[in-house]
Amino acid sequence: MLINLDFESNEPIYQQLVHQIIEGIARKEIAPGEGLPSVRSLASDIGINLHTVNKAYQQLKQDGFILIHRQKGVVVNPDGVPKADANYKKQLEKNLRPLIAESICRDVSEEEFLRLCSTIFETYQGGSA
Amino acid sequence: MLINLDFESNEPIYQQLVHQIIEGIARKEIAPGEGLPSVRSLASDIGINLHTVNKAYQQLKQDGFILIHRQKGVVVNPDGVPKADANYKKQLEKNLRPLIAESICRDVSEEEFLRLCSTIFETYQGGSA
Amino acid sequence: MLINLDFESNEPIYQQLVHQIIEGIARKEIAPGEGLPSVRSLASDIGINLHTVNKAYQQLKQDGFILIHRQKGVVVNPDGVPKADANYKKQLEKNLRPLIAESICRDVSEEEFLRLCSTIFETYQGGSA
Amino acid sequence: MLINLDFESNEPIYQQLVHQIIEGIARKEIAPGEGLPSVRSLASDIGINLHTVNKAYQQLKQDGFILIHRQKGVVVNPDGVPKADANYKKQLEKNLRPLIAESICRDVSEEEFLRLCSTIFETYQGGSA
DNA sequence: GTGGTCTAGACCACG
DNA sequence: GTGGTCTAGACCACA
Repeated sequence: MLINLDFESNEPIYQQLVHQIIEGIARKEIAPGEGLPSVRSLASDIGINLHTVNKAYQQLKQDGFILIHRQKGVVVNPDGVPKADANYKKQLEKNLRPLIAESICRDVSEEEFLRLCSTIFETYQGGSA
Repeated sequence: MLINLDFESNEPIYQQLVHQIIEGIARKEIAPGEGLPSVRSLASDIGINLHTVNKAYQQLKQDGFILIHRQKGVVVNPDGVPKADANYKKQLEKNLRPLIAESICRDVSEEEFLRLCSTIFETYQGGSA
Repeated sequence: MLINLDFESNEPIYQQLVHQIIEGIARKEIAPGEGLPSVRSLASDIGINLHTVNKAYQQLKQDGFILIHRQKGVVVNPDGVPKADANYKKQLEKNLRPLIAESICRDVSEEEFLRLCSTIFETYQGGSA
Repeated sequence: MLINLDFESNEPIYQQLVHQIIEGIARKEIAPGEGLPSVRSLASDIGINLHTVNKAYQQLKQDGFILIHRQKGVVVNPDGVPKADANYKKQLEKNLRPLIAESICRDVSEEEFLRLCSTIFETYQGGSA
């Protein structure tokens, strides 16, 4: 799995890492139960600080995406990721809302917006087909 | 128009302000050409520093949402906001992608996701109907 | 002579006025000795504040472009504008320098820059031919 | 690279800073990809507030002159500055026009004006020759 | 009264 | 250590 970081982005590196790993899971490039590189090796592979990788892993663990075993190392949660709960959906709406508001102001139609979402969905589901 | 800030959020206050004003424009609560409160009055209304309001206004100006008119003060761009260009859509996709990836991991179906988007769209377009 | 102000510009209105009048003189639309509208009438014509017009006139007087007679009103300096002195040229260079520096950074060649200047010169000298 | 500010000038300090840095880039004293001092160190070197430096940096970033790299700090845009587009040229003409108009009024000939521009150009291109 | 600029000092997230 | 954010208070130019 390829990690692609933008060091000039406003998005913190550890956040980009989190997103990239989640995308890898969504794209089924990394299956539940499968192992991830150790903090140390991943950090040196990408050329970033240990702390940064660690922070990403901690957040992924926090959100139930991965488990961190002292011995087995880092693995994708074999039970799968916790399903979306009300809380998650509330958060999702909160994130979506400003994107949609600005899109409306910029004359992006609802159809076009939904079409864009579908296109992105395909990017991931194509991998599972 | 009501401004509702969350001082506990990680999202910077000025960003929240930007979003809220954009939402106000999307909801057509503030019409093009209409005036916005002065930096000082808005700041004291919300109970934040005028520099924070100013930063929000500067960003909105930068993005073409508002103009700073020497006589009328701060006004919503009467020509409307610049339409979505390729750049904006690229940015939009970049913002949408991690939300969709995580939703997939959490077993949110595409239909459900699109339905949520539609619901949010209605929040705004209901105002114009 | 037409005055064309941009109320959304960063350039103060009185400065814009000063520039427009100087351009009028350069374009020979207003000849030396000729009269300019009174502060009051110009202000109401353009729809701006008296003080603003006054400030512009004061600066033009200061720079030797116009004379303000108590009775004859405002007239373009019949002796012509003071020639460029060393001081003016120093100032001119100081204003030109950042424009040229940025142009170089943006890959505007010297020829292109000079050509642009010539084109602008023609705008004025065409009027005298 | 030397920074030379005039605290008596009407030109805001942060603007002067922006210009000086652009001149430094034009003079090739700072090469693309090369680092600039941190906000704090530059501020204390010059003896101004760090916010003032920051404002200058933000504007340079906005205009594509510099990047804020999460690891390398502030660097001159390695891809070079965006070329002059129609918009920039329009702006340039708008800035040049009043300078030329006043020069005409003050009897500066076109040749002399162009010669001055050339002289300034040499100031920068001499560095690359 | 407005926005624009500058200063000063503080806290935080990031790497 | 960095930049990002927020506050507070000041002065000035503009209209």
